[in-house]
Amino acid sequence: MSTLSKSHSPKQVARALGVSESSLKRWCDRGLIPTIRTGGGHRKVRTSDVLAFAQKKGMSLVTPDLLGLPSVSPQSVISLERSVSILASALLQGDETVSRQLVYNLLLAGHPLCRIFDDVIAKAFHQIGDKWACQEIDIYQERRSCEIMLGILFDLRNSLTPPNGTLIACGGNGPGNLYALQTMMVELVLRECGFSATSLGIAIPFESLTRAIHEIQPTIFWLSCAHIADRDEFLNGMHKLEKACLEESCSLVVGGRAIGSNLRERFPDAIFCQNMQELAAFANSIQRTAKRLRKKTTSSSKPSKKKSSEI
Amino acid sequence: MSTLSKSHSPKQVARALGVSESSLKRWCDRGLIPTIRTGGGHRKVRTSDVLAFAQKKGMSLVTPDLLGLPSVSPQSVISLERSVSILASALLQGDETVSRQLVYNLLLAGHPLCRIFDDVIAKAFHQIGDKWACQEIDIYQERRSCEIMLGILFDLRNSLTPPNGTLIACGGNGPGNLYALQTMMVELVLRECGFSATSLGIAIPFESLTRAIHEIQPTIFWLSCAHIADRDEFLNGMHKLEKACLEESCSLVVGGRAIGSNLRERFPDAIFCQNMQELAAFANSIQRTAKRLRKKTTSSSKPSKKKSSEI
DNA sequence: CAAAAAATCGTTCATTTCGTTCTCTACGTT
DNA sequence: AACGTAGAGAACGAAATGAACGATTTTTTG
Repeated sequence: MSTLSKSHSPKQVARALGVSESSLKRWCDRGLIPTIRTGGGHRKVRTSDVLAFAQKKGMSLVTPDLLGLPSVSPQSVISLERSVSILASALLQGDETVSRQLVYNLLLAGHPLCRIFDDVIAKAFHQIGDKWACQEIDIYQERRSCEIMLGILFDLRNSLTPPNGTLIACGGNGPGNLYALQTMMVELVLRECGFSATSLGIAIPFESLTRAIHEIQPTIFWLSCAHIADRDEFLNGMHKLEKACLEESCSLVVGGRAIGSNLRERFPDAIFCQNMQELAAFANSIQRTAKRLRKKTTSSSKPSKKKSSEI
Repeated sequence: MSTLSKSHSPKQVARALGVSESSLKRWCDRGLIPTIRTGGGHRKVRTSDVLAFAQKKGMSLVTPDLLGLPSVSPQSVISLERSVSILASALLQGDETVSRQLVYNLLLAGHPLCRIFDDVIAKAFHQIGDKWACQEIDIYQERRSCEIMLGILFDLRNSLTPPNGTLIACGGNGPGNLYALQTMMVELVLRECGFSATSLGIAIPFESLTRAIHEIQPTIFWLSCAHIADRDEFLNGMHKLEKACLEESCSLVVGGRAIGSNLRERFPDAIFCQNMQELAAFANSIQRTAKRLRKKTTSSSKPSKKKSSEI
């Protein structure tokens, strides 16, 4: 099964967190950890909720393998800065285990995804890219690093709370952009912000992206651009995207290294993000706006058709 | 109404909810889930009632094969065949849940990975490719399908037994091959066969692949080729790979649609596989050979390093 | 249509979990 | 120092869970 969205008994979770079963049950009952009840009343706790709780409270998972999570060496609480080169070398050596543990440790240490992405993963890949440029490493090492990280990100996606929000987001890489990591990271950040985000993938022509906007009608549409192959094609495509987003009342978010200030001025209706933190900030403000609107509509308009309580 | 009025056996529902059959039957008998009885006393539960129950309890459907998927009988060739178009349409609609559960159901039904890949996933993507060629669907739908399937495959990789074998395999896509699915499927099949398999990724130049062979020194090296952009470059690169593999006593396995019989004749030392089943067969025979040699080394002292002839 | 195979029934049983109660410790207030 | 409160952990009977089993029903097969 998808090991990370599985639910566990209080005993397992308690042992994983290194606390008594009584305490864990109290926390569940007080609403600190979202809890599901079986038909007979037994508690079930999902892995993602345990992770979120541990993250919020600053607790460490003593025995994460009980939850199917990668086991963590206890002394490995490393700062964001020091993690960068460790991650880079682990990736270059093809060490998936160490890489995964490092990322999970950072998550459990309470860092939000956008910080992990900006300050660790992106920087690690910059290091890798630099070494590649200096011919210090081989291309296959760089590719393998992407492959490993992609696996970790897919894993992370499962351990996040599954999207249940009403706000939809989608997006992807434009033509010529082959790095799946970027658009995947955007998806994860938006999911963390409560969006039902779906990455459409890599190397998608602008015409297809435009149609996707019309068909999916998202609240946010993102385009990640690490590299612009054909400048004219890009400008043309961006105009189409901007137009489609306006028609669908959708926010167009553009990010990536390839975006300079001269480009920004040409697209006044687009939101440009230099990193994942900016993206998260924007997404959160959209969420707040939506929340506010929902509150107004529910209070002013007629009460929703509530199901009468049945016995 | 067709899908919602369908009724299911307790076994199906129990798996869908991720609980034991005993518990589910108890809940039915206690009236927590409306239940219909057949003339002989067997329980039948409607999909809508299960969904209502799950929603009330906040449970997520672990296996929503309640959504109109064929029931999983232990051996049913029909299931494999019928799964193809169901999977294809689920992927095109961007329905990750249904796609994932379909694949997992096939796995739970006892089908080996190579059959699932050959007879369902590959065929589904052929259908998608055909529709793309006929302009029936959009490019982003095809890309999104790949993205969804990639997530499922990464998930699958985590739920497989982690590689502990001593035999190492690695490989990837050659230059110009951007579809990550192929090399990922190869990795999974080889892992199922007991190899410590690692995919190096996509679009790797032949020079880098050659160096990877020398540095990693795998027992099996694979190259997947769905498409050959530059024929001369390909022939040249293949010769280098063949040479490197000979030097490292490594088996070179080549697969993909782009390989014709004329190409095969030019590389007598390479193994060509048309599908995952052939790959699995080859990998298993290598495993048997290694096992035999290990036995000999433990009993006698020095066996020949040459491949021993089979039975 | 009848035999064979597969799935389900109802039951039992060992194990786990529930809810409650009790004790103990830490902490702030009077 | 005395007191009350709050949280953590342990203990316990009652209840729920999951797995096993032979008997019966449903489906498949010849």
